[in-house]
Amino acid sequence: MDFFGAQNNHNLQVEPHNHPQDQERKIGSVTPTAVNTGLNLLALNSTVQRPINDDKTQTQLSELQVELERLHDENRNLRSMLGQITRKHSDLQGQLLMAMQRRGRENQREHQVRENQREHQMDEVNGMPSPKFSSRQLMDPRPSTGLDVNDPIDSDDKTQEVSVSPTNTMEVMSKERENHAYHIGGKQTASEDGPDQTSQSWGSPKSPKLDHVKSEDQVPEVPFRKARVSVRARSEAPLISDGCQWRKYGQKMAKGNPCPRAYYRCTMAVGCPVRKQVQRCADDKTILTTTYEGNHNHPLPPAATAMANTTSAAAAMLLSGSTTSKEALTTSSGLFPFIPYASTMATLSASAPFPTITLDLTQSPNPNPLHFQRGPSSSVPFPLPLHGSPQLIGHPLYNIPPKQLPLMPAVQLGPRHNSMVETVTAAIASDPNFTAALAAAISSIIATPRSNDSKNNNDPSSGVPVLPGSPQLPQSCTTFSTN
DNA sequence: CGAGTTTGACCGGCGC
DNA sequence: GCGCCGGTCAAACTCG
Repeated sequence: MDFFGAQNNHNLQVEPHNHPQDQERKIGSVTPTAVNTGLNLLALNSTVQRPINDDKTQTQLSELQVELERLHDENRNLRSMLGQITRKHSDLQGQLLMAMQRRGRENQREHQVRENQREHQMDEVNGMPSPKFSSRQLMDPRPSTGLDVNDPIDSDDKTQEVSVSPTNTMEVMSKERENHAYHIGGKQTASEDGPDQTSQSWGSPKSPKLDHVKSEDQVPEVPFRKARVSVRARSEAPLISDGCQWRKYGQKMAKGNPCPRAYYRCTMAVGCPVRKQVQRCADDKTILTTTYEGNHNHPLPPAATAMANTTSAAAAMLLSGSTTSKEALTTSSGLFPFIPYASTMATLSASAPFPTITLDLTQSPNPNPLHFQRGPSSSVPFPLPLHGSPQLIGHPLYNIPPKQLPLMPAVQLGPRHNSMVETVTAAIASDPNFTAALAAAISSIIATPRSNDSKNNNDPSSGVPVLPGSPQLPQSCTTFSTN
């Protein structure tokens, strides 16, 4: 904008005819006819003092040359500014393009899935949509309680939020993704309700409100219902500190675990879709597992920002990876040798209904608090690039013993979706935003020991909202275990 | 008295 | 179709 303003000023200096200097400039440097006119005027006024006129002409020429040089300099400056602006514009365009391409891939894949489902339904004798289908359609990324799903403006609001929110790139991406997920709400089978729901919450699938959302937006969905990011850590406290306010809305005894699983929802804002599950490990009750899902639709306190970013980024990466499949996989493989490996043990689990990233903080053989432990089940190590581990840059993961890696992520492969997990892993590994957020989150966790307040885990530092959440992100779930 | 927690009921998905 | 399971709801209860 400033550039154009300057350009306009420039033009005003050159072209206007009112100002005497402008006229002279035009005469001397732009239009020969004008020069003649000037000379004629001088000649008419005094035919005797030609030398003086020559001197004046010389002076004028000198002035014009000076002015011309000045204009050249100005022109250079303006060109320089234009170049900078162009570069910035190109960068932004590139980022936008990448985001759109990613989105397009998601849409493509979702569309394929939907088409397949459609075909499958066509094969079925009864043309009526199954109850599953209906219920799935009802799944709304947004919370079942606060927001009016039927409000057509809602999606627009989200879009606006994406474009307006002055948050970091990751947040923007998250919002875009969430928004995207919201639009792709239409699903046809139970196996596919993922994206829309993921974007917003563990909202009750029962909610009938969501129905027409699907009908309106018949967009293919992502194979994944939800994306979860998990962290395990040792903690005597019932909850970990994540900077958010939570309200317990349920507790259940999970099968295979004597410890009850508690369900919390974020109460920092009405209608915030973020939920979390808290459960102690059956084997080691000192290990607390906290699972987050969804993205906050409200500003977050500093203490909660890292976690929210991690959740959003993880969800985004999971969904992104899930949609890029082979492409991402191969790409990631190629990237592995160049990724700076950080010090975290992350586990991607595909066996669960939802893709889950588990960060195991329960063991830290390495002094580095960011050291994560390898997952319990069969796992394949993958590089998780954390910017905070420069010492590992250039070290192929496979050449470094886990103990020597401050950050040793691993992929826990489930019985199925192996390729998906690999894809997700690749996407995560190659996404600096996620790693940055992850590092920040881990640091945050480590730095903010939590009290045992069972009523809520409000963080003392949670008073100042600083960061808008990413309501648009496809749901993500982060599981935390605190020490 | 309001906010948060507890807890049994309810619902839908899913496997058999 | 049935039962199990995970997740949510909501009335009752607790606490400050």
